[in-house]
Amino acid sequence: MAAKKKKDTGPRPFERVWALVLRVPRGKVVTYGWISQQIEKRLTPIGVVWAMRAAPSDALPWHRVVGANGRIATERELPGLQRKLLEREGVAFDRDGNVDLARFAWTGPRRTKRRRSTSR
DNA sequence: CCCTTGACTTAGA
DNA sequence: GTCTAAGCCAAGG
Repeated sequence: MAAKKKKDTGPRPFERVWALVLRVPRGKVVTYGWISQQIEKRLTPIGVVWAMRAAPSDALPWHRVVGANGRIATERELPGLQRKLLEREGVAFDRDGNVDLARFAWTGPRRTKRRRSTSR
C-alpha cells in the first residue's frame, strides 16, 4: 500500500503543545516559555497561547499551564479558577498569587529534578 | 490572500 | 519596581 497519501494529518503544533501539557504530572505546572522551548519548532510563547485557546479545556489540564514567574495567565478570562484548580492538586501560591515555580515547575518527563529533602 | 487577534516573553526607559 | 514596545507563530474572518 503504499501510502501515496501525502496530505496526511501531520502533527500540528497545537497537538504538540497539548501532548506536552497532558504529560504534566498532577501537582506540577509549566510555563508558556518552557513549553515553547520544548517544541522543536520553537513555537513562540504566543503560539503556545493560541494552542491553549484552541485546546479543549475540558480534556486538557490547561490549568497546569501558567505564565512566566508562575503567574496565572487565565486570570483575565477565568479569574480565580486556575488557582483553585491548582490548589486542589496541592500547588502552593505565593503572596502575590503566583505559583512557586521553584517547587512546582515541571522540568520534563525525564529530568527528575531532585529536590533535596533536607529541609522537609 | 491580507489583516487581526492572542491566556506570553524579554528588554529597555 | 512599573510601564511600554516589539517579537513571534498560527488560526480565523
